[in-house]
Amino acid sequence: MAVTPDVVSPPGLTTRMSADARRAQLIEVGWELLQSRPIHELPLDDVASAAGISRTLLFHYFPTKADFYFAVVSTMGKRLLHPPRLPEGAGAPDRIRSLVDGFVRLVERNRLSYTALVRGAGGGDQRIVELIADTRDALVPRWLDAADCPDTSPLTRLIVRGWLVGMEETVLAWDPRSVSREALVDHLTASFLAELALAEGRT
Amino acid sequence: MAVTPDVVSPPGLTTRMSADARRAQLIEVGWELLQSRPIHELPLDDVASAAGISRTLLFHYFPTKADFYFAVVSTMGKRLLHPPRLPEGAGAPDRIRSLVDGFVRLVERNRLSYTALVRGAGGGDQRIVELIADTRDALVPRWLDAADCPDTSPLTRLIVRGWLVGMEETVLAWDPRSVSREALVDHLTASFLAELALAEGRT
DNA sequence: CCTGCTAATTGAGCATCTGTCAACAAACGC
DNA sequence: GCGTTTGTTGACAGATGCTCAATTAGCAGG
Repeated sequence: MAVTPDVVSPPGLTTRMSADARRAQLIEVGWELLQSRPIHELPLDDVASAAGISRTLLFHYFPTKADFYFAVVSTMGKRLLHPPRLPEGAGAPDRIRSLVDGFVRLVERNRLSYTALVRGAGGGDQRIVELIADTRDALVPRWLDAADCPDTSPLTRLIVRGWLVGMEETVLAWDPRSVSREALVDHLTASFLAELALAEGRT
Repeated sequence: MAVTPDVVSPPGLTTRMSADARRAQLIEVGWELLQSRPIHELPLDDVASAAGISRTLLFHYFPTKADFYFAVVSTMGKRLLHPPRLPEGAGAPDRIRSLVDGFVRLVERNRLSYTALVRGAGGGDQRIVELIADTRDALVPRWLDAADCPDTSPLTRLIVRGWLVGMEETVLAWDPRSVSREALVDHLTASFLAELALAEGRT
């Protein structure tokens, strides 16, 4: 009969939140769910019901699903990859070793989150692919600084970029039962220094 | 009126093909379309109409969209990455250099296809992620053989795996205007040999 | 305390896309 | 020719991204 929707939602169950708090909550809930399944297997209905709201409200805060996904990945990426501070006093090898060690520990503690962020990331989404590329680009000068090589050739920067991706793969594929963490960190440190010397010497 | 669907398809326009030919054609068409857009932006309607058939027929050959996607990626992956044959007579450095050079040329000629296959690949699809992982695993012993290192430690295999992924990233990010191909190939070759020596020496 | 405005929230509906089902028709054997 | 096999199809059902008008909770001012 009624063309107008007759709302029957129990009055006490709807909890009203501020816009910022709601946004933060939704990102949190999305992040929670995204660790166990990739984005294209996560209907927004699930996000909404997990957050205790209607799907429409989700669209109120994030105009499209891609926007929501980007917000989640971007936020959590910043939270996970907060810039590591370099140990000042030590020599270049120690600083590199510290960076390697930090990354290995990061992956050890947040393996699931990290893979969800980097591996499942994108799913073809252009913005997220760019986000990851930018993040990697920003990492290169940081490592070069740590190695006392502020000015470098394009080849060196290219090689370091590839090396970083290789390291990521190595650490993610690493099985602590067959290789100790110390051996891994030692080798990666030596590898980076050797790679850098090779690239710079060739310039 | 008629509950039974009254077919009005023009009799002459439906071209009937053998099952194998149809499968091959569909994979070909899908591959064509997948180079310009990721899988989740490609409706099966488009594939069907591009192939000149109804969407239903596509489901007859591939029970689900994921199956179709896997078939495309798997087929084209085999076609693109047909195992490179090693030059027999030369020494280890020459063989490695040949492998590196082959990969660089492969990417130069098929950059778009390669990125579509490896980068867009997955999109979260479990089977495709595993397919790529398996392909990389299979590559490691091939490169180790070329370097005359058939028996190696777990650390070495792990490092080589990471190095291969790093090389892929390097070549994909490579800009020929700032780094010549010869310099790239030279460096990657030297890098692999240095990395291998480092890993083996440490064992 | 009430009134009215702002903004958070929602149900209903639309469009698109995946996957199903029964029916039709083109080739092939007898 | 006739029946069987199977390539092929239109129509329908279910799920999901997204839109819109309506409803209501909170808050400021009288």
